Amino acid sequence: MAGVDQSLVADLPMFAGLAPEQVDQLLQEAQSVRYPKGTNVFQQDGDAHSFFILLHGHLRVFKLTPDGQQVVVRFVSPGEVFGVAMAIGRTTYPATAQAVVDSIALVWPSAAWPRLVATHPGLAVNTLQTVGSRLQDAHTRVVEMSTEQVERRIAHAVLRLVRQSGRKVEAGVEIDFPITRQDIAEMTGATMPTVSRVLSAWESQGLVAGGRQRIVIREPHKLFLLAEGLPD
Amino acid sequence: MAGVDQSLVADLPMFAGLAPEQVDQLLQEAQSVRYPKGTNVFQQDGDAHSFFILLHGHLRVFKLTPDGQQVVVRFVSPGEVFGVAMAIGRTTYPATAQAVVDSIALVWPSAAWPRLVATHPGLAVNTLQTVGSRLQDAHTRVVEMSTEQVERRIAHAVLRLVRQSGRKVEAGVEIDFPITRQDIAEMTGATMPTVSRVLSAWESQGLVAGGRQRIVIREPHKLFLLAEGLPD
DNA sequence: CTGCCTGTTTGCCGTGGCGCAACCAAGTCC
DNA sequence: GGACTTGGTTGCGCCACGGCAAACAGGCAG
Repeated sequence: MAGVDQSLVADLPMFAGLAPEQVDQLLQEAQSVRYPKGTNVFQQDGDAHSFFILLHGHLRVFKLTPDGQQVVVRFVSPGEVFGVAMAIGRTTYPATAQAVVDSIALVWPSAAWPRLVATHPGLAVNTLQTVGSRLQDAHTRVVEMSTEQVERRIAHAVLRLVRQSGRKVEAGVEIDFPITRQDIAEMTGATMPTVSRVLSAWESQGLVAGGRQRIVIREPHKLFLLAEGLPD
Repeated sequence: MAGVDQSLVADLPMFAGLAPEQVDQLLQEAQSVRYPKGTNVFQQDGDAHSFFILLHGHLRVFKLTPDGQQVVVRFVSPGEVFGVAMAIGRTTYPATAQAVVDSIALVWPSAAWPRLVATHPGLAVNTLQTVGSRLQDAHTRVVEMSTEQVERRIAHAVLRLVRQSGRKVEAGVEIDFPITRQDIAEMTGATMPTVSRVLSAWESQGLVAGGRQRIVIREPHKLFLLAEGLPD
């Protein structure tokens, strides 16, 4: 509907190898939608009606267990594709995506997916790479949860957040969206009090600086060594 | 090289939606290779020279951590695609695949992948589904490791093995390849002694029956209830 | 300015499951 | 058929974490 500016998205990995006209074609079928902070873009087990590219903001994707516990699957940053349930053969979303700040996304109807990939085979190839790298991440996480204890898991989680959404500030690198200790707990399979204790310990060593829904990493390299289990 | 019989593989999900001639074409580029029990089909961090479809046997895919611990990623059953590192944009294998029994696989050179998907776009779509369902599995595993304690995790792991490779026998369902308690431990993030204790307890309740490298599930439904954390 | 709400800190206690280790059993190799 | 190897069992002590709960602090609304 709305004419979306090519220049915003042409360079995204999703469109790698496609001609500008092809990208235009695809964009013409998309809508740009606003999601205010706190709202859900889609819901676990809900009909997988659409797939998305995040233009602006940040999303928290989580799974809810039968007994009501949440597990954070990942955070979505601008430029990333998400909600590709249909492409991987599902009819419902496997998780919930929630805006942690006001966000904007491009939205395509899932129904269009088969036609789009038929017309632009590169889409399937690019999506395969995306899903593949998420598979890697998930496996990395499984390995970490199997072999590392809490402190190192938390260190790895924080470093991953830095890599993905780190913003340089005077004091170091800051994670550039609001994130709670509870979130970190749900990413690492720890409990909130435990995360709080670990971060407090790091803070007193000058490794990080805290704040309400804020984490600033002052010594990324030291944190890295800690994550790898190396001395000092 | 060797003419592989269509009928063996034509119905695999990997080839869904392809015409028989196309499948023939693909098969002509593949070689059929034997992997004796205990040998590695490919090795973690090794050059991703090939991708595969397992025709016969069973593989154990695992990751090795820097400090030498193994984590089992999955077991491969006949008919499954594996080693698709190249397709997901890697140049090396992220894990090691090892034959747990004498096995046979179809082997394609990775270098052929780009050409094959260009000629048969359905391949990318089908692979996307495969990788997608593995991503789901991995996420399920993360959720389990985050929220469940060992006994339930082991129950889930065993049930997954049953679903994937269960063979009906008089006493119940048997996992139809040799699997050790150590393997189960490496699938669930537990230690071998703990797995042994849990299985012994189940055995004394008549839930399962053991044996060297053997597990027979006598009461799948009761095990399921246990896995879900339901009483009795 | 004053509550209220949400997120954070901290303390204390209980325990699940790990580490270690000794012992045992079933194949298998010569 | 005996020795060796590989996998399984079981006991014991310990400690990292979770559970719970109370107290605390930013930040927003009225």
